[in-house]
Amino acid sequence: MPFANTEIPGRFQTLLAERGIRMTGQRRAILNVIETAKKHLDAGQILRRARKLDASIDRSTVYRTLGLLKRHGLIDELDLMHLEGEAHYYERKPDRGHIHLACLRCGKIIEFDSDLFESLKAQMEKECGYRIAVARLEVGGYCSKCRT
Amino acid sequence: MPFANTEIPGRFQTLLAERGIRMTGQRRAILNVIETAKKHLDAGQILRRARKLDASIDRSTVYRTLGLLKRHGLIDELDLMHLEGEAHYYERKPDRGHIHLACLRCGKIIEFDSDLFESLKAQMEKECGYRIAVARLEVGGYCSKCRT
DNA sequence: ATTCTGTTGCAACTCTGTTGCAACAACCCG
DNA sequence: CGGGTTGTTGCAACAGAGTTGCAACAGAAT
Ligand SMILES: [Mn+2]
Ligand SMILES: [Mn+2]
Ligand SMILES: [Zn+2]
Ligand SMILES: [Zn+2]
Repeated sequence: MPFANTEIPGRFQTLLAERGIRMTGQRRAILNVIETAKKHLDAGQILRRARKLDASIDRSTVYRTLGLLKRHGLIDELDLMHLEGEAHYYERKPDRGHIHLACLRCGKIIEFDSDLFESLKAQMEKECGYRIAVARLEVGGYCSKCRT
Repeated sequence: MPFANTEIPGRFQTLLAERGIRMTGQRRAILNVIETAKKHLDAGQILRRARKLDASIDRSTVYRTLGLLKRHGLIDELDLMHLEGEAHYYERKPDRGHIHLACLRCGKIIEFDSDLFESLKAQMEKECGYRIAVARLEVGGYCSKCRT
């Protein structure tokens, strides 16, 4: 997310419409916040940003919409090692899964792509007989600047 | 954990003593619960079991002890896809990291070891310049019995 | 035994997320 | 375009997980 400006804005709306999901002003606001985010946001941050577009939006609507997007596989939910508090973070589900590394000292998050990760997912499906819906690899460590 | 009976009981106590950590009755009870657990436990379950050994233990002591063990790298914290509620789960940190697959329908958790996973961690350390302290790979999907 | 210091129980609290319900607004159909 | 159906919303109350300040307490070392 701190990357990928390759997203068509309104993508979520299209995908949800295709599946016959009713579109509302509140949902448009929330989708827009998530689609245009340049970093990982938690539910509280999404709420605050969405309220700038539609001041009446309630917390419960944000959670319900996040639930909807999760069920439809359009977003991923992350812990990011719960570096501050217990909130979960959200991001558009990328075409290709990526890994999150969090620095336990400075909090920097970096994202990482790897063919090895793709192979590993394939191996799990094959050897465990699971059909994978979501795979989260999150790493805590110390970035080059923070190593003691 | 649903496996690994290869642990020396009292291992945690030794490791903490070596690091000059004060040992108390409450801690002994909690460590004992975690060391002998045959499945992943959340803080509430750990509390209930620990109270059978020392009835006066408080919730906050469990959380403080879990924090201690996490800081010392003796346990891992897991989401297990938050299949029921928002609690986190705990297990002894194994010598070799393993992957958790959760079935989104029946809740079955399976654990999986892979050389690919070890290589991937090595690759991340090398390419990202992070020193990895903890790596969590958690997968949600559908087990062979639950596939539609 | 005494002292020092880290630990505990308690109670109150914060924060994240959920739910029942009545009012409301999309969307479909004619 | 209305008008009805049904999914969605705000609200307010709730539930659950985890945290904190503090006074009493208990390890460990002398
Ligand atoms: Mn979590
Ligand atoms: Mn495990
Ligand atoms: Zn750092
Ligand atoms: Zn299953």
